[in-house]
Amino acid sequence: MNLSQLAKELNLSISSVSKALRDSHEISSATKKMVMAKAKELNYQVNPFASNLRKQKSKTIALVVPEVANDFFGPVISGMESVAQQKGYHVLIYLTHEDMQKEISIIKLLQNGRVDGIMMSLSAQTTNTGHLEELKEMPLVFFDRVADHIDVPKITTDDFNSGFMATDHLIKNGCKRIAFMCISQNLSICKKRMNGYLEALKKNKIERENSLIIPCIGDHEENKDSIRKLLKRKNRPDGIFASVEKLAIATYEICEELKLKIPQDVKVICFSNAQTVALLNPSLTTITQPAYEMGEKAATILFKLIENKRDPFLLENTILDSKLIARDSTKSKRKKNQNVL
Amino acid sequence: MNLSQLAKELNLSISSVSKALRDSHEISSATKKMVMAKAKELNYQVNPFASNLRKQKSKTIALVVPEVANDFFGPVISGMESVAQQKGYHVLIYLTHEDMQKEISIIKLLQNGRVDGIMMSLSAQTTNTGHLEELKEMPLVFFDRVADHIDVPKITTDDFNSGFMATDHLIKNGCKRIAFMCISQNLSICKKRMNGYLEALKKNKIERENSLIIPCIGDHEENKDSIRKLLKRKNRPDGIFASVEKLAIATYEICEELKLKIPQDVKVICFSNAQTVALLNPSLTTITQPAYEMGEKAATILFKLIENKRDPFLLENTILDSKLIARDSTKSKRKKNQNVL
DNA sequence: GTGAAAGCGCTAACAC
DNA sequence: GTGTTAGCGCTTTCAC
Repeated sequence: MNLSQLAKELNLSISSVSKALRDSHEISSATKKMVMAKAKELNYQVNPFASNLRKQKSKTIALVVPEVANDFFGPVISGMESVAQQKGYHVLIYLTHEDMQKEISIIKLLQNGRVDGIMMSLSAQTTNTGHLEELKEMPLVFFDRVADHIDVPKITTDDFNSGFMATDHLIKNGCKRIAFMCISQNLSICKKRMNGYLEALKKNKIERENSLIIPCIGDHEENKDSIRKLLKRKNRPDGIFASVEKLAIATYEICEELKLKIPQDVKVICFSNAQTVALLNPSLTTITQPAYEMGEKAATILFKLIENKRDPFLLENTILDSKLIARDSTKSKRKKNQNVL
Repeated sequence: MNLSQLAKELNLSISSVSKALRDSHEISSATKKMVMAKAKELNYQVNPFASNLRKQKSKTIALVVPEVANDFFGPVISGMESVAQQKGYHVLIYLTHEDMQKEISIIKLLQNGRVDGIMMSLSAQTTNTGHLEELKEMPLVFFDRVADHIDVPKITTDDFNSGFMATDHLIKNGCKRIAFMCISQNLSICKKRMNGYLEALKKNKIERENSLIIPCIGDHEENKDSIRKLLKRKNRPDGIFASVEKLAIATYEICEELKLKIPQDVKVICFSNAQTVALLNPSLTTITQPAYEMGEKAATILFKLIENKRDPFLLENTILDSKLIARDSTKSKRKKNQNVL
């Protein structure tokens, strides 16, 4: 069923039908009604490709993320999709699996007009952003894992401050030697969290110790190895600040293996959005990001960008607040635990 | 940059260039080489809409899921996307948010040729599948939450057997009064799990008690209310079989609130793919589905269906095995715990 | 081996 | 208020 058949059924011209369907003011309301009714009856739907081709836009956006089997990106996607659905946009999803080459080829794929805009979070292995700088005309929004030097809207949480808060919380609960574990050397988000960590050490007059900054960029077993080595050192840390949930899980596993007690022997804090953290043994102190809201916000800004590329106001970064939720994994002996700091 | 500009640059006709780019045997290898080189140089990419319009297919599939903030659908998506990427397909993602009306309008949206096929898992509130039965010509694959009576390929785990195993495991560990909690009255997956539960009761000569079959179809707080009421009964159950993770979490929360000990007072088993279940307090006995593989399988079958609609062999259902992983939440006093049943 | 031309289904400028 | 028509960029049949 296409326009021409529909027009024939109605004894109207194709263009009149087309206009009627799009509620053009050129068409009398009587014919509009007629056309709408017939279209419904015959279950007519516009052909998106013909329409996209003609209009040179697609009503489709791309979402490019490192992975989705994860408690952060899940709600982000949910937030984005809600906004897109409401705006009548379609969402194409692409996973980089943390691989820069995949990221590059996905971005290449998106340069032919298939989408009107892109929302993305960088892969942990992306060392070089030439592929993104080439996206000159394409509306682009970064969220969470951003490329700082690319001048597009960015939706993040305050990672420096979160890093600071987390570290300060460990120190306040008695930690003297705190390890920082991150999943990438490249991501600005990791650098910022680390800078917050370093700043908190400095403020508390604790000397930085490079051997306590542990890159965990491998698979789960490799990361566990790194953590095992760390916790077997004579001079092992008494606090661990993990930048992602899977590293906290690995830490719990190694502590069990080495018979180290959390929080007595080691305290643990971690970025996480998992629902189960409060039920862990012991319950895990977390910094929780407003994932759903980040998704909503990123999509909202992207649509503004698509609809009005020239609004310089849009280029301002959006920084949302994360929450530190203190639980048992960082509890000190002397001090009663607070619930939300 | 389009075909006609590229052709001009090369002093060739549009059609020759088009053929050369698609490696047609009509074109000499010399010109092919030339064309390819120039296309690369000028970064030519085919316009997908023109191409789709002309070829009447889209190289795009739709994924329709209830939600994504969840440890099951995350890996499923990951599996699907891997296969799609490899086959050069694009994936549109749509969330029904468990709402039948949304599901219906999404499915309507997909009937205009935008996608070549659909993979879907039903919303919990879908009571009626007319919208899906209308998809006559559209390749369709169900996974996990399937509509039994619609004759398309289905990828599931053995839900009856899983329900049986879970219940039998509770009984073997000493439970006499087992509650079954599910998220929907409509989903066949819930019915099958329940039938497995009932069969295990029967086999063990335990009488069915309808007041122990608890629909948990509300939000988290409503579900907690139902569970609270259940566990406050004089004659409270000594075992709980939850069909999704969030219900087990709710159960843990209520047990803590009511000072009931797991597994001493109540044993808990649950379907879950979360990474954290082993670290819960106590560690949670789960039935774990092969989520990533289900995604891969569903996508693989959908592509076969798209490429060859007439292969009756494809209509066979695929049933993958779930694993029962026994942990502390179902441990009996007398009996040493097994690890994988 | 190469090119001309029709047409996928739609939109929008223009004519009446 | 309605109709005619020229493309959007591509693929493919057919002619040479």
